[in-house]
Order: sequence, then structure tokens, then C-alpha cells
Amino acid sequence: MIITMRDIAQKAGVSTATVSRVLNKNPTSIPISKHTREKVEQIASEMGYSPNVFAKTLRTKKSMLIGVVVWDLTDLFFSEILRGIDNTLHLSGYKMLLNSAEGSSEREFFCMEKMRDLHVDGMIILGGDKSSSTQNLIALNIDPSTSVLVGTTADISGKSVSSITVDNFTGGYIGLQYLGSKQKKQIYYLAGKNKTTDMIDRLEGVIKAVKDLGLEDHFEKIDIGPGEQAGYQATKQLIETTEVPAAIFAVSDLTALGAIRAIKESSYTVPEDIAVLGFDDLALSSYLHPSLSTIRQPRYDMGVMASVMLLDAFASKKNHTGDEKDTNEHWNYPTKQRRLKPKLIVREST
Amino acid sequence: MIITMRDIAQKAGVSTATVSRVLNKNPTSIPISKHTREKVEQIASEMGYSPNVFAKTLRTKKSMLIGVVVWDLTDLFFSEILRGIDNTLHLSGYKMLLNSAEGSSEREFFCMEKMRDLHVDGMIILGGDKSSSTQNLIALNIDPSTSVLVGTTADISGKSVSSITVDNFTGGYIGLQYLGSKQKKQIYYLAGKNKTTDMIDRLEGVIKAVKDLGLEDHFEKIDIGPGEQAGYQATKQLIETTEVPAAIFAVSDLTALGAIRAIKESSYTVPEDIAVLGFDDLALSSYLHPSLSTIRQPRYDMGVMASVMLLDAFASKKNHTGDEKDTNEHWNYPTKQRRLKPKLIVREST
DNA sequence: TTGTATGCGTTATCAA
DNA sequence: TTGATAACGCATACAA
Repeated sequence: MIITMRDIAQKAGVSTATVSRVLNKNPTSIPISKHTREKVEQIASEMGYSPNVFAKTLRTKKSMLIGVVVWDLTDLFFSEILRGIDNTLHLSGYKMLLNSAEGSSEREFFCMEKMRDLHVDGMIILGGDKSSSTQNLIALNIDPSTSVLVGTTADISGKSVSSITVDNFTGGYIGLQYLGSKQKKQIYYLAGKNKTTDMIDRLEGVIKAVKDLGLEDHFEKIDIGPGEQAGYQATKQLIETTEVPAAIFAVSDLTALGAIRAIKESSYTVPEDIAVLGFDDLALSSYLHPSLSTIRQPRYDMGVMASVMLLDAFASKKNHTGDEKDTNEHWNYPTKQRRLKPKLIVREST
Repeated sequence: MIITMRDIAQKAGVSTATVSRVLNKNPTSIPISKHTREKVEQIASEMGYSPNVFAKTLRTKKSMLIGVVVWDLTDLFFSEILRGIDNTLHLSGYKMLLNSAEGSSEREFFCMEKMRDLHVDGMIILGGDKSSSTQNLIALNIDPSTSVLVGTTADISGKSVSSITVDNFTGGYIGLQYLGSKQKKQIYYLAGKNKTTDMIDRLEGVIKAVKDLGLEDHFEKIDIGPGEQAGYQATKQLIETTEVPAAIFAVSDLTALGAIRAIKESSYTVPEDIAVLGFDDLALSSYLHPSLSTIRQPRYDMGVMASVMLLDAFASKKNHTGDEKDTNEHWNYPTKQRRLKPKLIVREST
């Protein structure tokens, strides 16, 4: 048996309107007698009432649901961000609706469509392909003013969507600088070949550092796919041609893991012959032997900030009357692009 | 502007009932003229109609939402299971509502409550604490006939809730058997001290193997918390007292990682001095050097099966008229307990 | 084959 | 301070 407001109203001898008012704690500060309030609250909890979210949403147009589309759920990089999101939303009464795009743009489209149809109040997109996420946003006619991108940036109609990114330029720069400043040796950058702005910026930082340090003749970029395997394969090939000492700057910790595995299988050692620097600072990076030097991304904080940004957007939307012309060509909403600083973590692998 | 059925009906010159019938593809096999059908479909897609899930749910009492509560989202063990769930539900039009209990029973309660209030059609609980999950289920009065437990089992009022587990007894047994049958050496079992049935069964399998092999004098159980750190600490202490060759059977791959790290820091080697066997077969276990021997749990399949089980429960529920007495003390629904076989994976660490 | 009318549980407007 | 009542968008029993 499911308890509705009507049940409570009947038992309390009041109207459903009164029940609604009591249970919603003065929505428009309409006064209610203490007596009635207490009676209704009493009965509601006795009967184990829980509000029907669907009726409520139908009426109010607010679902209290936040859609989170993560590019790849099994990617360790995202889990910590998700924790940040979940915890933050949890605090403010929003529920997280999570789906994974499983590394496919089509699937991402599908997820976003589902979210939209569920009338989520806002959406957080974690690290999808830059162009696909943007296109999906447009194609699905999703309100960009209540969307936040994490790990990538995008413009729609010349206006930037809100986003949280790490300053990847700096990350790339300090990583290469660290590797290049110790001694003259060949440096290989195992670059990710996907097109998130993260990856692009990171590469630019690397290139800039190469130039600043005058290392053009000692630097080589190798494009590889994501994951440990790709790092392993690339490094295996590399080892046959390279001279030691050398250094590898991997686009991710996972890639670095693969590199280390390949090196260990050869006659070389880490870090004496070949130093390896990762990017991300996954939890497991400190568990390894040798433990992995890396560029840390503040992942939990990224999740928190993305959520806060969304919550802010809701708040600032409330203040608008909404009667400005809705041309759908030119929104007028405040967006923010937060860019967090990465940090060099030196461990045993360099 | 949000498009409703009324908009379509108006434009097509038909009633909303007709629109509803067309858009729901013959729910009760009421015939509709080809002409009307095509016109409505045409207009609906032109106007970019998407149904209002909340109105629909309010009417039909089916949310098409599945609540998934995972004990700890950052635990690598779960991510693969989640993939299985997500992919399966995705196929059948259900949406996954995911929340993490962050390793706390109170938080798990909260998540389950939210799910219930959202009127999810079913719930999947991933690897919570045995007793807490069960208690929460009861306390929240959640229908156990549409709930599936993964990684643990539970009884409510003497009836087993549906569950997917790995045969942990066998897992523990074959693991210890493998370690103990090669040579006489001291074997340490780093046991998890939480109370999931998984852990309990696993320990029993281990103990049984110890007895069968007559290894009572060469076996020791050490209770530790979860995670890499715990494995590291325990092993570090162990090393001071143990004689080589020895073997460590870790309750999880992560624990095994910690053990290996501790051993590497000592003067001993893996596997020559101390062999290490894990449990789970996380993706990263094969990335390590030495790569980790382990007991594989078919995680993706577990997710798939949990989903299928739930879908089956929905189907079998439909066939009931629902007019059997609803005493809430004695349900009559079919439940299943699937128990999957784990598998020994031998790599370099043993 | 199609339309009318009702209700799902809630909130909000208007009266009282 | 409280109560009727309409409306949110949809599905369905019943009528036509």
C-alpha cells in the first residue's frame, strides 16, 4: 500500500493542500498553525509517507535529477571525479543519474538523449570526445546553461559552455621540463591521439617546454591509443631503437604502466636507463614498484566543482524572470571555465 | 518549448488518445488506420516530440528506472560489474540510477531510500555489508521480489533474496590448494575482516583445503582491512618473522598488490622467496611486473546476470494477477541464487 | 477505427 | 489560517 497525501489528509481531517504545505516547509511562507503542522507531520511519519517524485516533478517541472554521462566508467580516472560529484549533489538533495558512454560517441548521444527525456535538471559530461559532446549537446537541443563539461571545453554559437579542466598546458610543460632539465637525453612523449582539448593543450605545453629548453633534437612524439596495452606496445618498439639513458613522458598513468612493463621485460631498468613519468596520479600509481612519478590532477575537486557550478547555475537561473526573448540563437547566461592546476609528484620511476 | 501529445493531436486533427495509441505501438492491439498512424508519426518526429517520463510513470506506475547501489564506486572490482548491468539494462530500455554508498551502511540506507522514493522498478545492490543491506531492505520496506544482491546473499523472513555470487568457497579452496600442493611452505591467508558472505565462504574454502592437504601446521590466517595499504602493512610485519619460501594468499588483488610492494622493498623476491596469489583478477593485475596470479571472478557476467534476473522478475510478476493476499509477511515470488564459478589464473607471481 | 472523460499524486491559485 | 479545485502530460475504460 502506497501512502499519498490524500491518505494523510483524511486521517488528519484536513485538506491535501494543507498537507502539501506542511510537508514542504513553508514554500511561500504561508503561515500554518502549529497544531495542524504537528498533527500532519505526526501522521505522515506514522504512516511512512514518502512523496511521489513523479507527480511532484510533473507539477513543478523540477526533477531534482542530475544526468552524468561518463565517457568510460571503467576508466580509473573518472571514478574519483564521480565521487566528488555524488557527494556534492547528495548534500543538496539532488540525485545523480549515471550512464557510461562506453567510449563511443553514438552511445554518448544515446545516453544524453535518455537524460534529456528524463528531464534532468542539469547535465555533467565527463571527458567525452570534444567535438562529439558538443555536437550531441546541440543536436539534442540540450540547454547549455545547465550543462557542465569536465575534462574538455566547448563553444556553442560562439559562447563557451561551463567547464572544469585541468591546466593541461602547464601539466605538459612542467612534466617535460622536469624530465628535460636533469640531463641531455632522448625524451619520448607518448601522446594520446584522441581530440579532447585536454590532450591538445597538454601537447602544446610539452612542445613549448621542448622549445624553451632547446631540446628539439632530443624530443620525439609518438601517437598511440589509450590504455596500458598501447603504452606497452609502443615502448616495446621504442626500446629496440633507443639509446639509454632516455625518458618517457606518458599521456596517462595507465600508458606509463604499459611502458614500465615493456621496459622491465627488456634488459633496461627504471629509472636508471629509462625514466618514466605518468599523468593523472591514479591511486594505484603509488602502489607500484617502482612507484610512478606523475602529474597529479585534482580529480575529486573537479567533481565537486562541476557540481557546484551546476548548482550555481540553477540559482542564477531562478533570478531571471525567464521572459527575455527565447530566440534559441543567443542565450544570455553566465558560464564559467575553471581551470585547475596540476602538480608534479616525484616518486621512484624518474 | 516542450512538445506534448496535445500539440501533436491538434496539428494532426486527432485526439490525444489516438496519438497515445500510435506512439505506444499498439499497447492493447487496438487497430489504427494506416493513414492516421503515419500522419501522427510524421508530425511527432517533425516536432521533435519526446514523451514526458514523469507523466507516463505517474499514470502507469512503471518508472523504467533501476536503482543500483554500489558499496564503493572507486573499488575497481565493481566497475566491470556495472558495465554488465548498464549494457544489459540499456538494451531493454531501462535506465540505471547509480549511487555509491561510499563504504558506509548509513549512506547505503540513504541511497536505497532515495531509490525507493524515486519508485525504481527494481534494485541491484552491489557488495554491501551483508547484514546492513538486508536490514536496509527490510527497514525501507523495499520489495525483495524486485531486488537483486550481487556479491552477497540474504534471507528475509526465511526466504532468500535473489542474488548473484561467485562460488567463493571453491575460489578459496582452489587458491589454497594451488599454493599448498607445490611444496611444503608456510602459507598466509590475508583475510578481509568484513562480513560479506563472500568473505566468509572464501575463508571456509581455504580452511577446508588446509585440512584436506594436512597443512594445519603451515597455515596462518591474518585479518586485515581492505585495500592496498592494509596488505602492505600486514606483509611488512610478516616479513620480519617468516621463513622463506613462503606463500601469501590475499583476499583481493589490491591486497596482493600491497603484499608485493612490501616484499619488493625487502630483500626477498616474488615469486622465488614468497609467492603471492590474489583474488578478483582486476584488469591491472596483468599489467604488473611480476604479473599477478589470481582467482578470477567473472565480473562482467555477474552484472549481466543480475540485470537479467531482475528483468525476469518483472516478467514473472506480470503474470500474477496480484490479488493474492498481500500480508507482507509471506511473499510468494520466485527467487534465484546464481553462483558462478571462479577460475585460477596463473601468472608470474606464483 | 476514433473520441471523451477520468484519474495518477502533487502543487498553486483563488476564495473563504 | 485553511479548503476547493484546476492543471501538469499521459494512458485507458468506455462510448460512439
